[in-house]
Amino acid sequence: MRPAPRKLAVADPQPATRDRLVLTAMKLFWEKGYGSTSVADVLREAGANSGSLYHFFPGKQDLLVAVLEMYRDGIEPMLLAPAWKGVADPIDRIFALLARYRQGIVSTDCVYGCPIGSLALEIHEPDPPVREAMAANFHAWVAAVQECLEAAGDRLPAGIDRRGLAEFVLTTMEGGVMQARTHRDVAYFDRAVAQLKEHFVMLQRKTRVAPIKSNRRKAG
Amino acid sequence: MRPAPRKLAVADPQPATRDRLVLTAMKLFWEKGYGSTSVADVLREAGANSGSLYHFFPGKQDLLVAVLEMYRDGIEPMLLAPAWKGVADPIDRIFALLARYRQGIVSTDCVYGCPIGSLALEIHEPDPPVREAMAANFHAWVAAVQECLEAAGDRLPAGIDRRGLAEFVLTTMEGGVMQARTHRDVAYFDRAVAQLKEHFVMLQRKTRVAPIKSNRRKAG
DNA sequence: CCCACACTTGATTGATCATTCAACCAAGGC
DNA sequence: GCCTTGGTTGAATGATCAATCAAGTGTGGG
Repeated sequence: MRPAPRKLAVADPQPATRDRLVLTAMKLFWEKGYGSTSVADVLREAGANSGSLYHFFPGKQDLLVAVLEMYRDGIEPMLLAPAWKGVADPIDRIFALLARYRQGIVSTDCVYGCPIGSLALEIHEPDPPVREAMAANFHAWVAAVQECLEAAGDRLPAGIDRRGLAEFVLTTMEGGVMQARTHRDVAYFDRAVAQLKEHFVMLQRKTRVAPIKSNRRKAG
Repeated sequence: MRPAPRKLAVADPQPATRDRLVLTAMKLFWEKGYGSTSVADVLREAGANSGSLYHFFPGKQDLLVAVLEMYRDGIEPMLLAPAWKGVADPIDRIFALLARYRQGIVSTDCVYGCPIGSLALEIHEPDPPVREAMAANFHAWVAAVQECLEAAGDRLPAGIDRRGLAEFVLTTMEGGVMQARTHRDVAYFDRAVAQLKEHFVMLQRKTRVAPIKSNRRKAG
């Protein structure tokens, strides 16, 4: 399924051509989108020739699939690991993950878009492998969040739909990013996350069996 | 600000060229995206010549702005009015609106994308007028939902951030649509809406000062 | 030494892109 | 009758697009 391992050669001075192409494409697809990135753009920035690209990939869409696979493989080491460094509590981890996206938004002056989400909405007629690769990314992301929810154990109501809730975290992230980007204002993301936070607070409160004195704090 | 009214001529046999162009562009941008729709596509489908298009619009982006303005003007009559026909309760109206999007998803075999959301993520370097027109669409949508929330009065907690909650409804819709589309499965949208429903149920429960017998109806 | 194979080179193809333009048409005002 | 104005026509332009391909290069195996 995956391409054969890179021979048994010692580490090249610079990354092998195939990797440079994928890395460059990843960057450009994120910055300019898939459709607005020409093969020539990738070639120039990667310092390669068209023949090399078409030696490794049958076409542009296959390059995209490779990019999506690299994203998927990077979720754990590049996204979750740094976001969760020093954060043990499973529910805190969820909001630490969202905080990570917040960083992305502010550090790009609110132009940030989730690379997967943007591609998912940009590409209207994806090859099946492309669509599956995007779905695999969402699935891996959601699965990680779902593990947090499982780890939260009985702090959440017993019969709750943990898969649905994990997807809802993704929903919040994607919707919040979209609005922050469109309005060029992080506050839209922050308000979405605040709503999700409130959702979690209420869910955790709900686990109490007996009605307790309503300990209401200001919301917002 | 808006283009001058269509002369004082009697109704043309077919819509005036400008309108045909905008309508066709609206359809094609939605079906194939902005970048993948060529000016020639619009021309062919609208039955017009390039000179006509460039007589009315300086360029493709300006055509897009006209499309976005038409969406914005259509939110009330084309989206809200039919969705809310026969639905009086303000909170029910919110879920009636979401049900409308659900229709869109199933009737397009889960290829549906919110036209505004898709454009918002597809276009990476929009002219300022384009970005503003997209933001105006989101704003009008959120404002309508927010009115429902205001109308819900004290059924929601007093100090609640109604604007944030209205935006959260949009967040849920956009995130749910994105996932349903990517996985080609409405269930992702349904689960997102179910989570939002639960959020509203908990919010409403929260307003009760004293614990009352919970008159719970099934959510979904 | 030579072959086979993996990879590279870069010019080239033909399609398609957004946009331009000069010529043209029809109706209203004078 | 003529001019202006608003709209139309469609060929032409030059850029850029994804993809191709024949000719190369370097390396490792025999």
